[in-house]
Amino acid sequence: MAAPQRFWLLKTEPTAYSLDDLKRDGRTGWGGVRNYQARNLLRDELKPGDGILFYHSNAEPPGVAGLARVTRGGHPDPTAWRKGDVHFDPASTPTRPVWFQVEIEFTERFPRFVPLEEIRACHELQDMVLLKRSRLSVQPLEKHHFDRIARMGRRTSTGSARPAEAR
DNA sequence: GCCAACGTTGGC
DNA sequence: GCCAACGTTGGC
Repeated sequence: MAAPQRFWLLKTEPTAYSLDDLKRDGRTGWGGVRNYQARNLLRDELKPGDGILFYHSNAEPPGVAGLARVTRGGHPDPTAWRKGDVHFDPASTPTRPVWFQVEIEFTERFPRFVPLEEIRACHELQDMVLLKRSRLSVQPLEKHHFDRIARMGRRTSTGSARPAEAR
């Protein structure tokens, strides 16, 4: 597969759906997002091959558990028209969908979970959306954010132990 | 179209 | 469980 073109952070509560669940499933539809800004990103911006930081929110501790990638771009979120589903929204229909999802697949589980605290402490990562508008559940990332956190998760560098002048 | 009230997110 | 941040709703 071609190298990822763009990079995203997707948030999930691991009690609802964790990276281990994605590893087990292989692929999943990333649906149930009910925020317009996040919806617009899912619908218009995420493309097959894009890289994903898989973030566990409301977890102890919160942080990035590993990587995934987009396998299918924006398409209607079927959970919106499933009656009884917690994400059911009568305003969305198959002919006029309101909510969108993408399909993602498991890439890797970091040997070392990267806690939010460590991201906060890293000078290179201060401009991440995560640290500025933390509530958005689909966030754009710079490539250097993605690469940096992947390195942290793979232990080749801890960030905080690296001399500041080396940056 | 303003903005107060309200609901949700999510770190702590 | 608390509560700050912030997105959404709805009266005007």
